Amino acid sequence: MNKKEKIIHAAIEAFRDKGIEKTKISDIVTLAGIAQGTFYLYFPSKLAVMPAIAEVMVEKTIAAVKNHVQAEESFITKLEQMIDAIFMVTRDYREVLALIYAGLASTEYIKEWETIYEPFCSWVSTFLKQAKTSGVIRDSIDVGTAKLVIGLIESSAEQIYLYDFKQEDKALIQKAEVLEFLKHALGVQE
Amino acid sequence: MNKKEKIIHAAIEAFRDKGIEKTKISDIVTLAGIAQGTFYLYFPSKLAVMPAIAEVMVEKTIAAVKNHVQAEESFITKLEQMIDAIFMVTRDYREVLALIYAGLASTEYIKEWETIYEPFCSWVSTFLKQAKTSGVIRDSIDVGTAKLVIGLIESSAEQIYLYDFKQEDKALIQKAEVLEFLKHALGVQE
Amino acid sequence: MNKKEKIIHAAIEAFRDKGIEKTKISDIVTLAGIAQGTFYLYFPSKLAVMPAIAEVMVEKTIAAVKNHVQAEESFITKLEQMIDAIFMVTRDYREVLALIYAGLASTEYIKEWETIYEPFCSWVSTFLKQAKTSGVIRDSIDVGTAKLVIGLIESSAEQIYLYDFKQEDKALIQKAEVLEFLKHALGVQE
Amino acid sequence: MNKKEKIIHAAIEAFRDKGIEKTKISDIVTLAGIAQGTFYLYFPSKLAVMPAIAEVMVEKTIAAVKNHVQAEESFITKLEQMIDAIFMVTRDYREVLALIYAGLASTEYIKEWETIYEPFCSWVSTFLKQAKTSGVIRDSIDVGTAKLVIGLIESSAEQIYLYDFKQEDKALIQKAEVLEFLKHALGVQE
DNA sequence: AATGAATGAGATTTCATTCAT
DNA sequence: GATGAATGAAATCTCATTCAT
Repeated sequence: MNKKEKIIHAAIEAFRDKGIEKTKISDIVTLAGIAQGTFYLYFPSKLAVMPAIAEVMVEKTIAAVKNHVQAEESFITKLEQMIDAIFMVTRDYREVLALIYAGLASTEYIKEWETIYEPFCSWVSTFLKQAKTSGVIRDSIDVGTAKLVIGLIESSAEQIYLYDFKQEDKALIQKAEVLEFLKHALGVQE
Repeated sequence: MNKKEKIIHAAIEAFRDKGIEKTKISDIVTLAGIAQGTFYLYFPSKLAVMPAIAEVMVEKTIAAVKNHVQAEESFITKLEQMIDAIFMVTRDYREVLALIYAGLASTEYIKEWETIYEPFCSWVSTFLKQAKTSGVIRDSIDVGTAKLVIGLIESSAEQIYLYDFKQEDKALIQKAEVLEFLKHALGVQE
Repeated sequence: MNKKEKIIHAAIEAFRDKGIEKTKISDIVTLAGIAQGTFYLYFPSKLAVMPAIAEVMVEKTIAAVKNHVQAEESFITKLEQMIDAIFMVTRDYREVLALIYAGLASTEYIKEWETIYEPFCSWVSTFLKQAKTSGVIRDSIDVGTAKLVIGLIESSAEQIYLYDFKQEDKALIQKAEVLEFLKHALGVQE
Repeated sequence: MNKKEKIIHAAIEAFRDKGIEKTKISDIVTLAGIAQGTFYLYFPSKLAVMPAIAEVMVEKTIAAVKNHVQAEESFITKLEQMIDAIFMVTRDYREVLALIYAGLASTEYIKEWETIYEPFCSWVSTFLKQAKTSGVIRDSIDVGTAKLVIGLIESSAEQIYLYDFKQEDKALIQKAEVLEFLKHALGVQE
């Protein structure tokens, strides 16, 4: 792993542990096992690492979803698996996700967000399109729906895990609700 | 306006302008027109202002929704009006909303969030319950659905306004999509 | 003495001791007996103290000259006394003078220099004008001559003291030469 | 041009642009088009380049003077030509000249200055000696006078160009004054 | 001889917090 | 209660210097 990647991963770890505010550059470089000055060869400031972190997080999300969703299953099962995957990532990286969100929002890096998120939207979009073609979901589904579905699942996961990530019982109920909600929203034919 | 309120509103303005991270106590007191030391008579730290800000924002949201949603209209129209109201608040305070989210997330104040948000969830919950009673929406709707609806609308609004708050044309399309999505999700009988 | 003056005098002392390059803000604040942060309440950087130092140095020069030149003496003696005074200040503050010169030259503060130096030029100008009126020096002397005289004396003093400030014997010769040179240049009638 | 010369010229350029204080080794090597480490093969530090720069500047001055002063002209014309030449060099390199002065002054390299400057003093000295022999200037002129003449002309040129190097009109007046001043100082017989 | 990424000591700078007024 | 100059601990950031290639 090169130094830049080391910094990004160390920053993720540090931010998860103590939050952006309390993370010092020195925490990051210590975790990365590099010298203080080396940080500045790759990033001009702590916040400048954010877009790179966001990218990694989206990659993690896509990987989790791809990993969980099994091609041979029914649409409804795959939907459930996707929900599971997103809840899992949200649980494991809730601080980082919240921080990316605010970290990007408060900087000039925000424009990069759409680009970074695109691969995930694209994947979900294709997933829905296939279901539409198969007649499993309503025909009026269109491109923008993918983003709504992602937003819905992520925000519901955040509602659970933001408060206390030990609430797996509540998570189960919430996941069931989201699934039910989505079934209707997408007009799933069982 | 008393000094405490001045501080809260100055903090909102400062956080909107430069983000939590870059806002100094001195920025807040300058905007509030009070002395540096006076801040500490009301709040122990910068982040301690967050719950108060959150409260103000939830109040603003409830006010906007109540103001837009007209009792005499059909459910579908009222849903549309609610979407409009939430999009409007998100557009006007997108940074603050993101910051509350992350600002609370990164502190011990997070537990207060559920309490603060409760009045809004409650309002939407009642709104849905009435529709359910009237048979306008599907019967399987339950308490948790209110939060999903709120999360869906807010996240879709953020998707638009986080990037560029001038995109009113895109916002129109997104609002229509959310409405359509919700119609199905809630099983609206027209 | 207020804090700003303390900083200026501490900076002069520090610059004399170790030169600009090697003087740290911490050296200045230690000498001034104030806190590190207090420095920044008065000056944005080390170099920003320069114009204030220059002002003090010009004041010192004027004071030295006024102090040495005795009204009742002949013009030639007064000229000699002025040369003595300038040589003395140059000897005692050679590093500071050199540093002001370069310090101002390398910054945006240079425009202030003419203003700062004005009082001294003015004094010498009056001194020469009186001599001209009394017919002690040639009639073709004009306003600009004052600056030439100052430049001549200062540069000759610097030639001596810049190299090694222990060379008082060489200084004596140099002073005699300057006086002789000036006698002719000004067309002194003895 | 070999690497050492590249460094010297790059240093001159960098010092002119940003002053000694703010010039980093990295600025110099970038301008010189060489690697960071290469610098240290030729000079142990930033200030160690100073004597070499001084040498180059004195060479430039001598070259300018020799180039301008025409052997066949009268002494007074040659004096005028010398003033012109020195003003020109001062105008073009005012920052560097100031910096050499302070740069050398603040280091152990100062002792080299007299050696470096010697060729120029020597030239002016010879120039005056010839005039003395020809009886064009007063007989009491001696060796030290050369330095006074140089100092006078240089300081008067700096007075003009240090403030604003566009003031060619003021420079004309100043040059005329210096010439007049020197005529008397040297006791020129026309 | 030449390179330039990496270093880390040490500088600058910040800013939450205090406290005498 | 209100003030704001002063503080100084603790952060950020710089950059001369090294050294493996």
